[in-house]
Amino acid sequence: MFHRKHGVQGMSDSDDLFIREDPIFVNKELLEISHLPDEGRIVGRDEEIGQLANAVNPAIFGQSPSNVLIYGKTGTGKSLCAKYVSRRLVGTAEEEGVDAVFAYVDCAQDTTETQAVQTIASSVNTEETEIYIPDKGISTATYYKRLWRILDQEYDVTLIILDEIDKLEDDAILMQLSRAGEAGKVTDCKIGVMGISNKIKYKDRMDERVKSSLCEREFVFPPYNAGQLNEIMAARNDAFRNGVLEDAVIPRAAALAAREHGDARKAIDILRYAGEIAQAKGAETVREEFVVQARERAEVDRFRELIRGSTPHSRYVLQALTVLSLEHNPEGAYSDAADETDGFRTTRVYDVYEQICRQEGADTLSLRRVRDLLKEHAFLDILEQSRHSGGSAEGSYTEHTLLEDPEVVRDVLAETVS
DNA sequence: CGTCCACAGGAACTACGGGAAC
DNA sequence: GTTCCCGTAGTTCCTGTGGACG
Repeated sequence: MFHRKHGVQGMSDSDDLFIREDPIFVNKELLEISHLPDEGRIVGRDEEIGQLANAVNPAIFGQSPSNVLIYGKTGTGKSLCAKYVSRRLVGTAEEEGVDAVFAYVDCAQDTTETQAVQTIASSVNTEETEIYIPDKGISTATYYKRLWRILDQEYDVTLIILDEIDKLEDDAILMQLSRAGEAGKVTDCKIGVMGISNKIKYKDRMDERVKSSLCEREFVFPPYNAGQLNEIMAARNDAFRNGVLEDAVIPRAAALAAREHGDARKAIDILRYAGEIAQAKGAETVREEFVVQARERAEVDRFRELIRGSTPHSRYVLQALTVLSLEHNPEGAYSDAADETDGFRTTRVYDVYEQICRQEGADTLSLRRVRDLLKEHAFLDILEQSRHSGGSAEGSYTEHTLLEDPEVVRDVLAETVS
């Protein structure tokens, strides 16, 4: 911290460029996504937490915890509860004289087996082991070897949380983890895995052997209802200065979020944005009307985050589909396309994509590659793919439908291209 | 009925960057 | 310094699919 007194010397208060005292927020961290609420702030998940705790309970005696698979839509508190239970477990185990740790892996970040093992190993590593876990540069097998050694040396039991497990490119790591004990790789440490997925279908594409070992216990987290969302936000209202939040704000935000799949994260985002909008407008209170604008902004932000870091060509492909969507279905033309699914087949998207590449002066990628890019977007729920058969002279083909609002996509793409 | 069209998607391969280990 | 290994972004080649058409 620097001495602000020095910096503003000789200036009158009205000249200040920056606001010194936030008129809206007092503790904004409460509204950050990464913020982990403490006990008593987790709403409406008592039962789930109890069951989860029950599944991993043996760990506090140094015995094998059950492996768990948690399903639920985004923002239903899956990661939150998993972390919470794990943290409590480690604490309780310690009281029992058992060395326990948990490692949290966000598989959306670490999509390959190697990266995931690396994250686990480096997060459970301690100074005492004198084992070095480099960021990259060594083989997957080496990471495993070092991980096993750390676990054997330091711990009696380990809990590994694999969040967004469906983003993992294959289940090799699950195989390794579930068989580590049997194969004699690890002798002194029990391993438990908590898998978290928001795709129910995930289980179907799992290897049969992995499935039987990983899915000892399964839980489904239901979406929050409006009442619970209300409570969740109310529990965080001390992020705001006293009396700044108008009464209708939280119920309104809760209602909006409840309608959109009961996503608590979105609800909190909306609340934060509403506050920021109030701030930007210099309003003294957060008014209900800001909530609607906040939702809009949350939407745009989420999408921007989604395509952040994507390659130019990946964007061109998206742009192509957006152009098609816009010209085919301009401004709320609702009735004229009632019989069509307003999806566009791959080759059509590819044609437009080629045009865009010409405009941008870029070489075009192969059709094969574009198919993969489209598939990647589908995976991120930016668009939806559907298989069809029939037509003029075809067997099967795929149609792509933009799930996001085309105008939002267009605007975000336009702003980031430059 | 066979063939062909126009697409889907798997597999193998290339090229390049970057770090670790020996 | 050389050899290994991984990640990313692509390409090329190939096999499959299923209705239309001669």
